[in-house]
Amino acid sequence: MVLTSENPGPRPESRAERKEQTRRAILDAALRLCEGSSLVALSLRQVAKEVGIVPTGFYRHFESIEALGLALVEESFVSLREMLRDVRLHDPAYDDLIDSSIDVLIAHVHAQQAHFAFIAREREAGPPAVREAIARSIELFERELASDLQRLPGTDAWTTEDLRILSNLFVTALVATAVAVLHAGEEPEEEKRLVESARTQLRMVLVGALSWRSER
Amino acid sequence: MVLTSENPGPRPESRAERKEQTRRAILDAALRLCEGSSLVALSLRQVAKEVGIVPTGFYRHFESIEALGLALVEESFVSLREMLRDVRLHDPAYDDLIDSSIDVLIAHVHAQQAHFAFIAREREAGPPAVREAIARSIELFERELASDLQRLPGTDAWTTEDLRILSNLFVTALVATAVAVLHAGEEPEEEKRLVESARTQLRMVLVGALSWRSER
DNA sequence: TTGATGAGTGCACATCCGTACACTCAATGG
DNA sequence: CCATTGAGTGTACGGATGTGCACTCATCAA
Repeated sequence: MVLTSENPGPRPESRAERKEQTRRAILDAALRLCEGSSLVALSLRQVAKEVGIVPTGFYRHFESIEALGLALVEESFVSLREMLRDVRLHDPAYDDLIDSSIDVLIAHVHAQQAHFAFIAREREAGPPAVREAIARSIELFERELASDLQRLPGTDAWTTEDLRILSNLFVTALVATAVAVLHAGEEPEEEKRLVESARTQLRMVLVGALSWRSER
Repeated sequence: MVLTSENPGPRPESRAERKEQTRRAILDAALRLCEGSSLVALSLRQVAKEVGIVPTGFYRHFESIEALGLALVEESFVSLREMLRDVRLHDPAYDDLIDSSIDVLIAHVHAQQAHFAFIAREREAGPPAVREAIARSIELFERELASDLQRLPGTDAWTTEDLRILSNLFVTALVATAVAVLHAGEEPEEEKRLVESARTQLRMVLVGALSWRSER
């Protein structure tokens, strides 16, 4: 069997690929280990042990737990951005906009449990740099949602500030729902109740925003 | 100078009073030390050093950091209950109900910064028992608010469930505002923006809830 | 083929952690 | 007045933590 750069033999991974695998393993291990507590209570040695490398090996990938946290924030918001994209796949003029948005949210919460729980925790409890990164990303997320809302019929005359206020309320309510669904865990009937509640809340907000706005 | 039980002399504190003072010092120290991180990253030794007692002395007052956390939850919600009482001092029929509620909230956030920050952090990041205690207390708080809302004109025909959904949204929005105000710190113009935003949001919700409800 | 690179190792160290145990000695109540 | 109580002390321990340093040896570019 000839070993060339195209056919590297029984160990197909390049050096860089192997490093990337370890990096992934570290990220996954950290996400798993800090469930139920927080990044600030996570030690480098725990992570290393979970991954199966020696403590000092950690430094080949991150310079600190805080830096690891920033990478996890990045990653989490990539998945959130995918969620927004899924929401946009629907025609925004339809009446079921709220229903479909919540469905997409719930699906993503289930698919990305760990990421949602991570940002919900660390936005308040994480290391300062992590908290700031999350705050920045959420603000960005709200701005994106605001520009989506702008395309809804009935919001043409709204100011940018009004749209920000509305999308802030939406995000707040949706985050609260996501967290509640996470806490509900594997209790389908409780989750159903939460989803129904979120539906009602968003409808109230939407109706209120439109009529309140038209009164001015 | 005669020393009697009514006149204990130059050291007026009884044994129990001195113990209570130390207990308070421990609670205050813990609240101060876990600002910017979390209970789960707080060590018994740090607390003891801050208070000025030896580590093992801690056990005379709490059996663990988690037990200390439960006491802090208790304390925090006492101050929240006082806030609700202040809100109720206003005539609920007035149009400025939302304004006055937000004013009361902001005043309490400033007066009880540490308590607000504590529950905002630990409800997601704290030890399991602490998280559960906070969840229970918030639920109770929502129920109280719901029964207050019931006395508002226009909500007579609402079901209990509807009231719970509405008060849940109110609490969610108010907590988000409180947290944002805390993060704004000493920036009056930013805080003013946040308060104005909260006002708008609550009005939208109230208007929406009333009109959405009457449509059914 | 060979020399450089760098992911992961192994050991050492000082520091922090929770907690067990025996103690002191002022306040307390009978 | 005197025996009891209990808040706070002091020492000591085994284990976890972050990190410095010298190392190996597979991979990779030249």
